[in-house]
Amino acid sequence: MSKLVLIDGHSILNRAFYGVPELTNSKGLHTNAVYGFLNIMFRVIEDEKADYLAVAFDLKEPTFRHKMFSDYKGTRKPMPEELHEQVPVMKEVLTSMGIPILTKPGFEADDILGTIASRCAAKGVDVSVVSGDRDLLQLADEKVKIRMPRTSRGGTEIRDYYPEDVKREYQVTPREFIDVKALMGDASDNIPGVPSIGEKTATAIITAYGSIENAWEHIDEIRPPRAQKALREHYDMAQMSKKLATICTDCGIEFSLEDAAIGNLYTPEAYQYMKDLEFKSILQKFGEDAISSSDIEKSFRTVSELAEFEQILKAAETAEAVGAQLVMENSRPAALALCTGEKQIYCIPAAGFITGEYLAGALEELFHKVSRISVLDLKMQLPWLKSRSCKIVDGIYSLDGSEKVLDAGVAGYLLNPLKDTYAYDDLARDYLGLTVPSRSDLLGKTGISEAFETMAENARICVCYMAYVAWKCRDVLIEKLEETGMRRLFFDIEMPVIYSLYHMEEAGIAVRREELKSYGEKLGAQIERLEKEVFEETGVQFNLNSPKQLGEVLFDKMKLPGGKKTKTGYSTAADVLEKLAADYPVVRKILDYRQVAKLKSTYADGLGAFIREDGRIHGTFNQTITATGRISSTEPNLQNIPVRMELGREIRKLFVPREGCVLVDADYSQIELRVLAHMSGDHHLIEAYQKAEDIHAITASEVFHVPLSEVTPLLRRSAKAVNFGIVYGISAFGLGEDLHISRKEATDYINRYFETYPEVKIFLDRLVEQGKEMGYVETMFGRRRPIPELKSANFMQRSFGERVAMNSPIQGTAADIIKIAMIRVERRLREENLRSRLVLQVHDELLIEAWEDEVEQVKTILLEEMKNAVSLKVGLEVDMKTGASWFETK
DNA sequence: GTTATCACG
DNA sequence: ACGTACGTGATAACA
Repeated sequence: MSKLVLIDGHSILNRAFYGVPELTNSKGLHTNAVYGFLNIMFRVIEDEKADYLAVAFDLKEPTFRHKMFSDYKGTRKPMPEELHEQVPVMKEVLTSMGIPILTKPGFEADDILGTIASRCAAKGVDVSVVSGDRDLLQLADEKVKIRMPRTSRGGTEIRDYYPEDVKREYQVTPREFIDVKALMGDASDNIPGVPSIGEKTATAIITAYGSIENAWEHIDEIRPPRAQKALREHYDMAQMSKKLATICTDCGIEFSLEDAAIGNLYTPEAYQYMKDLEFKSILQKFGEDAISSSDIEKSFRTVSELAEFEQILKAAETAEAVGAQLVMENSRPAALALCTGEKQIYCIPAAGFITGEYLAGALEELFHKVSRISVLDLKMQLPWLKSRSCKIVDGIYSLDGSEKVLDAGVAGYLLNPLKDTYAYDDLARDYLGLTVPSRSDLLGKTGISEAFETMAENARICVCYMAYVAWKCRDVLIEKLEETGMRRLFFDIEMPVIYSLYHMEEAGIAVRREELKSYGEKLGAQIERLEKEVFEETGVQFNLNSPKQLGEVLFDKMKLPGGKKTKTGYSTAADVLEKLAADYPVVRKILDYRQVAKLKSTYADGLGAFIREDGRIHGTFNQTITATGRISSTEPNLQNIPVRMELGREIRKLFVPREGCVLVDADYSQIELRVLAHMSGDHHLIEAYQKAEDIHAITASEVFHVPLSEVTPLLRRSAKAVNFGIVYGISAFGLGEDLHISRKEATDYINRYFETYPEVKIFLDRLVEQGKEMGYVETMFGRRRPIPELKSANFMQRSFGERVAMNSPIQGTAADIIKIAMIRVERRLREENLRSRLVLQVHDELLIEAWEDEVEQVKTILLEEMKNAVSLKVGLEVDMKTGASWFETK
């Protein structure tokens, strides 16, 4: 016998909301109701061994039953915001699991449940209706069980109601239950009922007479007299109430049982939701469901015979596509994993005749011979491939639109740049619907190289998965890139840029170790001096690095004005202290201390630890971190080396070229504003930028209606802030804060800007609109940024989404442009047989270590490739400088 | 592990 | 009435 479970969506969500303690994910989204709902749902499915499942929701409009009466007015309390924001999330989660959501305009969820329950019961299906609403009890029937979850301490208990259970508890049958309710009324449901008849009397009357109509027939017999009188006077009200209380069982909703068949609930999409919502316990269910991983592992083979390896290589050469993964141990290749088919997955450890170098060479040859090869984290593997020849690292396969090499992680990043990892297990879940053990499941915290010694078996399984997943994902990734219009972006920009990033990491940048050390010592002395002075002036010794202690000293002990700000205590951020610095000299010293302490810890000491034997810092450039398409830099971060303040800027004197070289620095001038001018197509702005030397000054001149020559520094500063505001996704509050002016004045500035450049406004509005409609925005080159926040019911999150919608296409397009420039600059350097190398990228800036005899050629290349990376409606301007240190190039 | 702060574009 | 500028990463404190 088949079994259908119907859930009353809002009712259960509501139950869960009040039953589960407050719960939010790390993004601040409330999640308790969704969590509770899912737990109840999973439990019911399991209990019932359900074959079919559907969830009914109310729509917002007044429903048919209520509209019959013109004086309809909602008396239900409005849903709290914390619950409201979970409703769309809940629906998305259900959709991701393939569970149908039933709604019908003009009807309540009750009516849908009633209709489907009676329809299916008539066809012989066993139905369970899950709701927290007692009104549903009228639907109970031999084939229809009503299940009401109750949260009691220690968990959720579910009470079941068949007709006899209703009778036992309420002394009436399910049908009679309607009449009881009609008589007693229900304020929350706007059922008026009969005045002065409550639950007791109503039940007594219906138990005796079975229905309101029959009670009317025997009106003279009704006791107590008070009830008789009430019913006489309000019989029409009772009849109307009955109509209101009766759940419709033929609302005409379209429903096919087959659509509600429970398939695989544990889909990749659902998995992602559970991860985003941070439901650890529910995620476990997904794991348990995936026993399939052991089947895959059966196909993993470890190869130790040279002859067999060579056979595999031979076969790989003619394979349609190859998945490959090379792993290292002590800077030598330790193992190679190859996948050439569903059952052809091999791990070849370096041992005996098969040396690490041999493995790397074999893989390199494969790169040359095969037509398609997919890997995970290509940049990581390039050092080993480079040992024999430079062809691969030069990126020959990724130029001219070749689609030979694919990095699955980078492809995954383009398809959803918001994730935090693109490891093989994530890709398997997202694109293959497979749940496979993650690296940490297999190896714990052990590094992969170490793992090859201590837990060889699992290490081999791990690398086999990498090769397998890279191979298996390839087609679906390309298909999705094609669908989303990002295929060219991927193969023409993202893949080639991997090589550029690798080259920069490999090149590194020379930093003067000794001078950096002395600089640090100099700062150390200053820190001691400032610390001593601050302690003297405050009269207390405390940890100056602790914002908590500092806040207490300043605001509690010394009673400085400027109270609380953060939830943990006082804010001691620079902008707060800056306001006090003029009146309290000690605050100035604290600010100085902060600056110096930062420079010492993060830069002097921090950077020093990264200088290698070769006197250079080889940082890491990450390609799959940012939401907008920018590159990020870690270990150390070479993209935030001080420049704005004089003292910090000194550090750049220690970033130097190698002997015989100079540094050539080229940066785009106001690239984001130029991108804005181009993308918005604003005629006036384009015209302004075409002639402009100083973009902020010309903005000031046009927005504030003064001749260019009369633009004061203050005016220019305001215009500059407005320009930033536009790029960040304008808000009057933010602009006001930045310029220390009122919100009203800020609004005025913004309005003036939009009056001057009306097409910019149209453009930004269109971006927000597109974001809301499509769920994402995109750059000139089609790079997408999903913006889930735009759907949020929470004002703050939604506003954030709107700013993101305005900013991402601009920041992202600028990121695309510099990536193109990097690739082309690199290619030119190699094509023209130069030894000069790109060493840093800082978002709109490229730094080249150029041999003295190549400087002019390098400058030409930088200028040409950066300016011509893309043709915009306004020219791209590049500022370039040469120097014996990074300091001198500014 | 999270929070506050501050360095950069 | 809400409570913000966009994108990052490193450090020290504190829980």
